[in-house]
Order: sequence, then structure tokens, then C-alpha cells
Amino acid sequence: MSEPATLPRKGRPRSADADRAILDATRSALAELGWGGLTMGDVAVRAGVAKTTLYRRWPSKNELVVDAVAVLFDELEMADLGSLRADIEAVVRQFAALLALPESQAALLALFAEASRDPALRRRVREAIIDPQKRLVHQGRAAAQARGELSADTDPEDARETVDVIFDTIAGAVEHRILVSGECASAAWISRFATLMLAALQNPAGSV
Amino acid sequence: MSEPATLPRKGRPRSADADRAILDATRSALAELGWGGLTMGDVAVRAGVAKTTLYRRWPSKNELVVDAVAVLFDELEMADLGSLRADIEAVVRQFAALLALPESQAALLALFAEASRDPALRRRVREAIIDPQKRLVHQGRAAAQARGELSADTDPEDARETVDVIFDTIAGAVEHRILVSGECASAAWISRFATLMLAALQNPAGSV
Amino acid sequence: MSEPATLPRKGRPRSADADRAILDATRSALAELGWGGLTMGDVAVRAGVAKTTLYRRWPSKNELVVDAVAVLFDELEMADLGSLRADIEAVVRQFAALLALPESQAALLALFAEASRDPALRRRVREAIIDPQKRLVHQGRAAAQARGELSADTDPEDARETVDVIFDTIAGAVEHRILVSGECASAAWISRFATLMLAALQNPAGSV
Amino acid sequence: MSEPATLPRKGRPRSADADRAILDATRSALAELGWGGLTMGDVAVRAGVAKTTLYRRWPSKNELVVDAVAVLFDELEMADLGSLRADIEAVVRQFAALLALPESQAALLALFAEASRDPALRRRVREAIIDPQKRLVHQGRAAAQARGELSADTDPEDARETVDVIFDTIAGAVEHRILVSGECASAAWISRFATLMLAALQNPAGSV
DNA sequence: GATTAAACGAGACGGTACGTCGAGTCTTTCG
DNA sequence: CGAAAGACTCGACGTACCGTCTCGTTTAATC
Repeated sequence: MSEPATLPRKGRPRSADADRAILDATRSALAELGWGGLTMGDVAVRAGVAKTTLYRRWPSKNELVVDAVAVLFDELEMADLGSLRADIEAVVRQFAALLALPESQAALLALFAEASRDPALRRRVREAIIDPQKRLVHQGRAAAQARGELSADTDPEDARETVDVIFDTIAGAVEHRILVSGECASAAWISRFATLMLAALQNPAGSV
Repeated sequence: MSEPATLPRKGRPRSADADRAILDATRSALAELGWGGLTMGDVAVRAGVAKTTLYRRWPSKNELVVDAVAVLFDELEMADLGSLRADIEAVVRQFAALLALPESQAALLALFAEASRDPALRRRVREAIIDPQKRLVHQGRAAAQARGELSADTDPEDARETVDVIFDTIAGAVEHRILVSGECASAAWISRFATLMLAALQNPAGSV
Repeated sequence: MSEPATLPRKGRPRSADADRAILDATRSALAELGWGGLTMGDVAVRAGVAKTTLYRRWPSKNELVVDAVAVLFDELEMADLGSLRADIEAVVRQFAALLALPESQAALLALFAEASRDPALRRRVREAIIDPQKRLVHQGRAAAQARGELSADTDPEDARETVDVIFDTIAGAVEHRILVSGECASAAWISRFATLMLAALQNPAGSV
Repeated sequence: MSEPATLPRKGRPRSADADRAILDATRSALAELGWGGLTMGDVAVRAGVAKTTLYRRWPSKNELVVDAVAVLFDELEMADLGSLRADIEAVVRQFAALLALPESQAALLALFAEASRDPALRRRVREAIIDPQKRLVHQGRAAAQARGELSADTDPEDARETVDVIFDTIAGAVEHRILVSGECASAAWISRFATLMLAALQNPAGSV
């Protein structure tokens, strides 16, 4: 959760085992029971830990789930596969697979829902989960520019906002498909979506 | 909840006022307290109605909220403004405004979250809220084709799937922007997004 | 607990069965587990009732136990046995038997202990349990005076205070013997105590 | 707690300051919060001591309170004031004053209550608190016999039992008056009670 | 003066019960 | 019969203490 090298505080130190067991228990309970069925008491039992121990570390279900789920997103990566289309399809496939996991399925939407009322939680979700993924767009664009598939950026500020819109679009489309519609992201859908994005990215002057 | 013209049963008829009062109360409670803070008891009190009355009409919190929120989406419409860009921007603006309302803000995500575990609810949400909006894409494409901005469909099946992807992309981008990121959809963002979509739609063979 | 004939209020009336079951459960739990081992949750389970139902009627363990125990004291009575000694021994024997019951044993002291910090509870205990027993002293004195064993009262105020002291002495001696010392009130002890009291009562001017 | 001259073991010796601070803290916490409100953690904090230190000395709340309270009773003494009445009144006054202290008020009854379920504790309470006070009765009787106010003992066994009953009666009456009824032991009440006891003691043949 | 073993503070730990709250059902009386 | 009122069961909540358990840190007696 934070500074790895905290000076040795007084008293009995917190058990690292407990931390791990709790997060694991949270993920498995989440997958089995969904957000609504997830209870702190149950997580404590699964983790073989007292409820108090759980509350000592996380003030509420929300923060616990953020931490339990955030780690899943760290595995996303942008592998340079030689073409922009291949890269886009790969990252969409990864993201779709992640959202299709039962533990993220229920957790993410509920987390977003809670976050919509709790600015602190929203910040936490964005910092721990959302924003880190923008790096994927940056990496993909840089690779494509190196290959000559995309033109170079002119204005850095403009580039940043472009990245934002592209990220919103890709993330949003997959989220909507998987989480909202509840349909799977088939190869055909991914291909079609990649086609759409390629056209969009390679023809920036489509307007006016 | 349904059959508008049920034959007049025996005994005291159900009060139509109550229905209206309950849905209004649900929406306002939702806006004030969010999904988590919404209680059936509170809705009953706000509506000046007994809890029993409430349960007599809706079997649970979820279905009640679906009905309370669904009506908001009926107001979306695709006005032909003379150009595809204008039409896209207009519909995105409407959708963004809708999602920015406090009562939908909290409700939608929570509804989607519940739906992710409850197939019946998911179907209900899709039928009442999501799918009806695809008509907007159909209307917009038809108008643009009439204007010559887009080429005509060749294969109807292909067209259907294309509409799906486009709908997923537009809806998803706005949802992500507003609900997940929690940022407003500024005029600049909308313009940028419209540019992206125009490029995508008008250059279908962007790949290879 | 209160007016037997409350006008029929609206809503579902409280279940009389529940009241009875709860008080019975309280007494049996008390006898088995003692005050310290008595938990509201356990009482609820034994009574086949939800914890909420229990709290709806009694705000805390204390008041519940007062009500559960008070009824035991209603059975005490002063039977005119023909002599003051016999009457004293009989009432002491009854009181001792009552205090020796496992359910009163633990409950009374704990109740008195709580009452020592809570004036409202103390009043409740006195009104429901203690003071009603003073009637026994009054009855016994009246009978003895009728028999000529005791001289008649001269000053009614003086008589009242005398009754108080006698009551304090008798009740206190038995309480101390049973509850504090934890020894049984054997026939020998009762006889000896009766002798002491007779001497005290029949020689009011023992001092100078 | 015991053996004043334990052989000096190795390692750091226990702090005598801590012992004192803990007992003081216990008494003051008891007076302020009563038995129910007394927590080990709070005592530890008040005493400026770790909870561990506390448990290292006393196995539980009960034993701690016994020790904390017992000392108060050591101050009771029977001063030979020249007449049995004066002696009785003096000792009753002392005892009443002791029971009126807020720290004993709450502690004693709760202690008795606990003891009623825990034979070990009961023994401890009797040995540390109750029985030592019987010496007062012995002393008073001896003095009165020396003065000729009371006849000499004939049978030592009979004398022992007589002392027991007298002690039960005096202690019980004061306990009931102060702890159970919650009324103060006024000079008038003490005088009246002394009269009663004098009559009882000086007319042993009241029966038959 | 160094060693050493126990006492110490701090505080995390597994538990148990607390009293409250919301969901959804059931049982009254009134209109 | 519908509606209002409110009691009902159930189960999770988050808190408070319990008594135990590490930790790292004194502190006196012994070597």
C-alpha cells in the first residue's frame, strides 16, 4: 500500500501474511458472490483473520476492493507486434479478457458506482486503476510513429488531449461491450473495432 | 409496471398517484443519497406511502430503480441538423448531459453492477434502457447516407454489426468519460471525439 | 409492564407470545449462564425471536432482567401461623429459598450493582421488587399485635420508621447470608436469627 | 498480593510503582465508571502502564478489583468507647461510610455478583474482605462482656455461631440499607438499629 | 563493566457481543 | 379489498473490549 521502507514502528508489527490472505480472500469472494454478496465478515473468515484485523487496514469495503482489484490491471501490457492494428487488437483483447474475469466483472462497476458519490474513492480508483493504463496508448502511438504508421506529434498539449480521447474511446468501448451490454468481445468484434480505430487514427483531418 | 389496460379488478383500485409519487421519490432519493443510501423505507416515506404499497408494485429495489431511471432515456433524440458532424455532436451532448444528472450518475452504474450478476435484470436494463438507443445510430446513418456523407450499406447483416460497434464506441466513450473518469464532456472533448468518429466512419478501409 | 387495556393502536400489534417467550428465555439463560454469560443474542435465540424484537421492547439487558426476575417476588407471602416466631421463620425461609434459586442468585446482585450507578434502574428495582415486600413486615406486625405479642403502635410516623429498620435488618441478614457469604440458610441459622429478632422486637426499650 | 519476601529472582524486578498506580487507577475508574464501565485497557491507560503489565499481575478484572477494594476494609476498627451501644453505633457508622464510597458502591455488589458464579472468587472475596471483619464482633462482645453488659459465653461452639448470626445481621442490614435500597444511613437510622440490636443481644432468651 | 533475563511500552492479533439498520414479509385496523 | 401502520425475521454492519501474542527497549541483579 505504501512506503516499503517504513522505519520499524513500535509494538507488534502487522502481519504481511494477513494482508495477502485478505486480498486473496477478497478476490475469490468477489468472484463467487459478486459485490452485493461480499461481506466483510465472510472475507475475514475466508482469510482466517479477525474482522478487526481487516478494519484495521481498510476502512471500508470500497478501499479493500480497490486494492484487491488494482493489481489485476498491472498485468496489462503493450507488446510491439509490428503493426498498429496488431497492437490495438492485442491490447483490446487483453483488456476484454480482464473485464471478463468474474472478480473484475462485479467489482469494477460497483467500484465505479461508489466512486461516483465519493470523490476520494474516485481519485483512488483513477490513480490506482484507470490512469496507469494510459501508458498503453502512449506506447502504442510511439511505436506506430516510429514505424511511420502515424504522423509525429506537433503540439505536445494537443497530443495529450488526443491521447485522452483515444483512451476514453478504447476503454469505453470495451467496458460498454463487456460490462454494460454483457456481450463477449469476439474476435470479429475486436477486428471490426480495430478497423474503426485505425481509420480514425490515420485520418486525423476527417473534419471540416 | 405493465399492461396499461387491465380490466378493472374487484376491490379498491390501485392509486395511480402512488405510482407517480413513488417513482419521483425514487429519483430524488437517488440523486440525494446515491444507490447505497437509497432505502425502500425512505422512498416510502418520501412518497407518503406504506412500504407494503411499494412492494406490491415492484418486487425489489432493482426493478424499482430501473423503472425510475428508464424514463429519462426516452427523451434522447436524433435531430437531423444537416451534417453528420453536427448530428454526432448533438447526440453526444445529449447523452453526456443525461449521464451528468445526479440521479442517473449513481443509479446507472449501480444498476449495471447489479445487472452483471442478475441475468434477468440485465435483460431488463438492456431492453428498457440500452437497446432502444441504437435507433439513434440507425437514424443518424440513414440521414448521412441520404446526404451522401456516408456510402450506402451493401450487406444488411454487415450493417447491423457495424451499427453495434459504432454504438458501443460512442456510448462507451461517453460513459467512460462521465461515469468512470468523472470528467465533464466539454465542448472541446466532444469536438475532438466527433472528429475521431467522422474519420472512422468516412474511411471504412483505413486498414491494410 | 403497563396498562393492560391500551386502546388498539394502528399497525400490527406486538406479539404477547414473544413477550412471554423472551422473559422465560431470560430466566433460563440467567440460571444457566449467570449474568455475565447472559447475552441478548442468546436470549433472542432461545426465545425464537429476532434480536430486534427484543430491543424493541427492552432498551437494555438491565431492564429486561428486572422484568424477568420481578415476578418471582410476587409469590412471597406472610401466612399467619399463630405465633410471631413461626411467622418470622416462615417468611425468612421463603425469602431464603427465593434467593437460593440459581436464576435470582446471579441476577439480583448484578441488578443491584447496575442499579447503584443508574438511579432510574434503582427506582425501578425498588418499586418492582424491594418495596412491595415491606407489606410482609406490616402484616406480620399487625398479626402479632392482634395476638398481643407486640404492643400497639403509638406514633404512626415512628411505626413507619421502625418497620423500615426491621425490614432492612431481616432482608439484609438473609441477603448477606445467601448472596454474599454464599452459605445456605439452614434451619439452625433461621432459628437462631428468629430468636435474635424476637428479642429485639419484644424488648423495644433495651437501651437506657 | 502475597509473600512479602519472595527471594529476589533474576532479571528486572517488578515495579512497585506500577502495582500502586494500577490499584489507584482501578479505584478511581471504578468510582467514575462503575463496574460495567471499567475496562482493563482504561485502567492501564490511567495507570500509565501497558495492558501486559496489568495481566502479568492479575489474571482478570475480578481479582484486580478484589485487591483494589480489599484494602479499604482494613481501616475498619472497633474502638472501645465504654458502652456496647456506642461501640455498635461506631462500627455501623464506619461500615456505612465505607459502603457509601463511590468506589466500593459499584465494586462490591458486582464483585459479589461475580462471586456467586465463581467459587474461587467467592473464597477470595470472603477471605480478603468479609471474614476479617468478624473480628469486630468478637472484639465488641469481649469488651461488653468485660464491662458486664453481656453475659459470658458458655459453649465456645455456640458462641461462634452466635457471632456468625450477629455478623450476618449487622453487615446485612447496613449493606441492604446502603447498597440495595440506596438510602443513606442517617444518625436516626443508626440509632434505631442499635436499639434493635441491643435488645436482641441483651435478651438472649426471647424465645420459647 | 558486561552479560543476562525478566519486566516493560506498544500495539497487532483472533474472538465475542454489542446495538443498529435495512430488506422483505406478515398482521392488524381503517376506509 | 387496498392501503397505512408498524411488528416481525434475518443477516450484515462497524465498534468495543477481551485476553494473548509479538516486537523492541529498559533495567536491575549476577557474573
